[in-house]
Amino acid sequence: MYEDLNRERLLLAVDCIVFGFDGDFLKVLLIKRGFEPERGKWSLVGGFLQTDEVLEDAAARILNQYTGLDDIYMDQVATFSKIDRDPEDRIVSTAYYALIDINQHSQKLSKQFSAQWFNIEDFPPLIFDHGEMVTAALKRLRTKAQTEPIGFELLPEKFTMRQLQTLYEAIWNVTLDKRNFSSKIRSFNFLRKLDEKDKSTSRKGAFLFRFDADLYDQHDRSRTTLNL
Amino acid sequence: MYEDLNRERLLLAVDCIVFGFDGDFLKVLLIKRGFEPERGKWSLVGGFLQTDEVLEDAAARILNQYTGLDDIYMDQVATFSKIDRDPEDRIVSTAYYALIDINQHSQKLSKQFSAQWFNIEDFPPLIFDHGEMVTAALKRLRTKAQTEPIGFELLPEKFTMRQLQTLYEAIWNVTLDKRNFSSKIRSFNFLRKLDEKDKSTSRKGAFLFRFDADLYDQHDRSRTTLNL
DNA sequence: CCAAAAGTGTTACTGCTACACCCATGT
DNA sequence: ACATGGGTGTAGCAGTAACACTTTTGG
Repeated sequence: MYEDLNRERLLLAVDCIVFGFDGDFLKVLLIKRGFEPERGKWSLVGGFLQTDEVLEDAAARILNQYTGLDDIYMDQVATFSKIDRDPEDRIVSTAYYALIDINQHSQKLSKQFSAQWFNIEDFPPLIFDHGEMVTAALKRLRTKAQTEPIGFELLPEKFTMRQLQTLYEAIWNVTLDKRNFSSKIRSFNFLRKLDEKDKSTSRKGAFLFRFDADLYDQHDRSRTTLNL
Repeated sequence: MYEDLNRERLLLAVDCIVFGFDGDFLKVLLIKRGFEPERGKWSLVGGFLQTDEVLEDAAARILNQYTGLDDIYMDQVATFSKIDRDPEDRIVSTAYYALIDINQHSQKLSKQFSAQWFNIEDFPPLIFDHGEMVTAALKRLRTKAQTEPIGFELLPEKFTMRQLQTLYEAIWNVTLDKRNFSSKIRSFNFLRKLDEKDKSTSRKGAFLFRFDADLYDQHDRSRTTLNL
């Protein structure tokens, strides 16, 4: 290797694209920055990688700071390095997305950080390159949801077939046929149908399901795409 | 945001997984390290991000240093941050993979850096977390090759149907039926069949094809997977 | 004339898409 | 009794997988 004389020590940030689902729309959590630079503008939640941390831990720590949640599904998206992405310093940032059950997100924390949920198709201009990060994260989520059962991370533990369908419709911005959706999903054999019904949306009530990781592990993984 | 008191300036490295195809196998380029730490062990080619560079430029610069090639397809894989991944310093590294035509790779440079091509299914132990990087890069290549016509980056400009098939067989470690492969590929309408034949592998000679980016751009992208 | 690779088409099957009616229940 | 959402099956279609023989030509 040649000597890298210009090698530079820099700050490595972690920014989190927090996705949630409110029953109708796929949402992203943004905060109104309470500090400079760009105070008062919308931004992703983020922070800096610390000495004793790996990126995944930093992402989890930051997510916890802003949502109070632990043990959340997160996935690395990419690392962004434009020279002037932060005007004050050379900061490279690794983006992670998180999938949370929007109802577990503490209202209190939301107030504390002036956080708000925005529809993924319609969020305000963001500072720096955070808009690109959201776009990249969404793309990754869409792809990932095609091969792995991660949709459940966005729902309560128990959910109806209808909720699940609406979720996937929101993720891919499509409309699906409920008969095809339901038979396809059931053919994967990773849902356990419960005896309970959710009566909040109809008089008849809809059966609740639960994602069952054991069933998923047994299940033959030869069909690689969910192609709902 | 809380004050990040432990925020740390660190070195950001870039490591490149250079893929090549020798006509039979998918290969990865490794160098025998000529410097400490871990002198004499096998390693990916890498370097440090410099002050005036974005990651993509650093990756291209490093690739050029070791192969002499310019204007090469590269794609970010992920950023690796284990605390002691480099025993001497806290170094975080972003991995990129590159797809090159193995025959354009200068033998001279190969000698200079004690570089060698290894079959992707059978490469030696690597320093640090470079083995994980190769695994992650291969996984990404396999996925990407399913939705984008990147295989051509690994072949000479003109290639036979047979070469293309062998390439995809090597990427996915499968065997394909040549009739199905050829009709599927031709149905995508992004190959231009030339009048020339390659007579090096048979008396009859095999027609040469060329990937045509214009045809690809016109072509309806509704079929998102190549599913060869 | 023979060996070796190139080139090509058909059939069965599987999975996807499209589509409509009855059910259960609270008011 | 009716309005509302829940739940289910089938038939046509499209794309995939499996499969074998003829062509070309250098030696």
